[in-house]
Amino acid sequence: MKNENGVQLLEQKGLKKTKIRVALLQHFMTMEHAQSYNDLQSALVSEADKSTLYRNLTSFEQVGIIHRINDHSGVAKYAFGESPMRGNEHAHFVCECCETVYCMDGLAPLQFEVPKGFKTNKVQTIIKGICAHC
Amino acid sequence: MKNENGVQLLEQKGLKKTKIRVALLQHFMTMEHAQSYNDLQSALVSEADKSTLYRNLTSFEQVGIIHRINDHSGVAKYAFGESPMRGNEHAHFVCECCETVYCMDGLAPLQFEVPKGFKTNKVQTIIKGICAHC
DNA sequence: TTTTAAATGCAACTAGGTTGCATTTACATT
DNA sequence: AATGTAAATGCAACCTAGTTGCATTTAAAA
Repeated sequence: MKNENGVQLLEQKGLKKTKIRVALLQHFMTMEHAQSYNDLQSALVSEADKSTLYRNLTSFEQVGIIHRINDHSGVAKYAFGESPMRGNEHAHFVCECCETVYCMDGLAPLQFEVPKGFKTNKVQTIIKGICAHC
Repeated sequence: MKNENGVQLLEQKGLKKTKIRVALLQHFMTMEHAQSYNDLQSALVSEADKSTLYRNLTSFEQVGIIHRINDHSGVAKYAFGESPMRGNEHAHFVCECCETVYCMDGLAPLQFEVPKGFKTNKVQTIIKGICAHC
């Protein structure tokens, strides 16, 4: 069965499996780039209300199904997969041409020496440039 | 004369020296942390209109008097000084307690290996944690 | 002093996202 | 299968940050 994985994931995370959630999750599982609200809304066959979609994105993020990315464009983007723990953060590459956002797993370590008295909890890096498709 | 530096800077950048600009610039020169629109509005003695203030921030940024910082809070912040060139970017430290944004000059180099086909133009890093005052 | 391009103030607008509340639905219980 | 109920949905109204069009004012060059 096609949705099997997605449905199982919802169950496992304690989320009710509604039509919208299954469609949304399935979409995330097949897309390899980060998705904005608009991307998602137009990808959903069964249109969801704006508030419903945003609330589901929040739920998915809370249980670690997706992580939210701020690419400095002013619109939040979301990608499949849990938000990484400190030390394992990945950078996000934003193409200045096609606007696509890529998760750059396994990149150089995100280590920074901060001045004494400062304590680092999380490092978020965004790299702007031109992607391989542009 | 007190404003001398600020006034000279405006002149040098080819910007007319209006009351608001002189006050704004002076404020930037004395603040060591990044300032949001609200910070600036309440700091200005001679209140400026919202659009005027935003337009001046844009002008200042364009000529390199200040640089804009996206700290992932949803509100832009601005700090004195030109936006650094590639290779000299500085990270921004955001205190999760007091929300203060610090420019971390002279921190570890911001180098990342990107996959082949990708070309890096700019690296923006934000470090979240607790600052020395909290 | 006059001229004029740039700066300002005002009001209206936009985009992205959130909230309150009535209705509907998933799904556990009987 | 019928029922109860908490959670999910849809709708409308709202919010915040920032932008825009346009009439008025002002810095500063002539």
